Amino acid sequence: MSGAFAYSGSAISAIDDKGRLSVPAFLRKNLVDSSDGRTLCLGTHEKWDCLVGFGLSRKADMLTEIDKQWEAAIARGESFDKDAAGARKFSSLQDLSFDASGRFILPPQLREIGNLDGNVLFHGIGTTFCLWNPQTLLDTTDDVPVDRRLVEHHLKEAGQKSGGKQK
Amino acid sequence: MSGAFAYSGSAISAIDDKGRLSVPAFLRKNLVDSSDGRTLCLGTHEKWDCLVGFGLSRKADMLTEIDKQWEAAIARGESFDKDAAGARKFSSLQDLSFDASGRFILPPQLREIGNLDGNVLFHGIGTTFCLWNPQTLLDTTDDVPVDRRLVEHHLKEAGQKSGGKQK
DNA sequence: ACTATACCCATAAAATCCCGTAAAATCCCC
DNA sequence: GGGGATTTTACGGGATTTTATGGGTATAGT
Repeated sequence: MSGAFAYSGSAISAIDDKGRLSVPAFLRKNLVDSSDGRTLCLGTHEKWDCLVGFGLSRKADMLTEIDKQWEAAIARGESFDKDAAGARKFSSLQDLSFDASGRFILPPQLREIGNLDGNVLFHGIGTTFCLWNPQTLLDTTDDVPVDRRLVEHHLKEAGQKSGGKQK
Repeated sequence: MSGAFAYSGSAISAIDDKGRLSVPAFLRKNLVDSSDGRTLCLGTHEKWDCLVGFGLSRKADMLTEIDKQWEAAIARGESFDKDAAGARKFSSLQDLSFDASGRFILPPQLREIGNLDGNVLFHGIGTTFCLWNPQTLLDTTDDVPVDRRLVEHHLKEAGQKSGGKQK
């Protein structure tokens, strides 16, 4: 059972001038265990306006899930489009490696799609974690079950640190 | 289950004047592991208007998949034409070798069928990856579940690099 | 000889690694 | 439980390595 990893908690991290971002320490431990090494898989979220991250092993899990669906379908004589399922899951996913201090470079495409700029809010949601622009998360009309008070708290704290110097 | 190889992520690569194309680095690693050497299997996609690529070892997996379909059909008392399935999967496949810097020559017939011209969008969908003409992908009415925002971003980036010099 | 292909080198840009520092968290001893 | 010492963390800034891509040269097939 690879997936005994539960991501939880939240924190804010800042993108530096080189486009680097460091994974908060409390997520890092799980991440290292679930990849073998320091790899972070990052992609766009299917529904929400944010990015999703997790360790390598989850990718393997996703492959076997698709395989099981396919086998179940053909056993029933139905058809199952593996490529469509794979495209949905894998096409936006990038394997990024982070250094010993937990930093990785955020690819510009993902940065743009995730609306990330300056401060990034990481927050664990179980098997994965999300990367939000804190303001986007506060403003979203989607049903994202998150305690806004927490987000506001993080935002206030980060604000006074960098003086709102959203580069 | 050989497939510990999950292709994911997307990138654009340009066909040069000699018809060469380089496999993006993040796909190359898997490719080298799954072939033993620098071999790329490339063919046309069964349903979509693009090409598919993968490493050598996937060919064996495809055989066993056909076998499974056959068994499932028999179990339901239906017939299954293995030769037709094989033809569909294998007849367009070519084994190409790429050099140390990841470049291979795109055979003209595949180039034509894939509508490839100038910039090629690679994108991993799990067990395989696809090669699209980015514009074709954006315009397609087929249900290809990819994040269009990513495609648009890549296209924009490639456009300003080569100045739209679609040779 | 002409063409197509494989192989080699060059270069600019990008990613990766490594080191230093300062703030924050943790520990520890009284 | 307070206060200083040690460790961890966040982040800036280079230096090295990898990658993408242009272009040249040799080799083989017709």
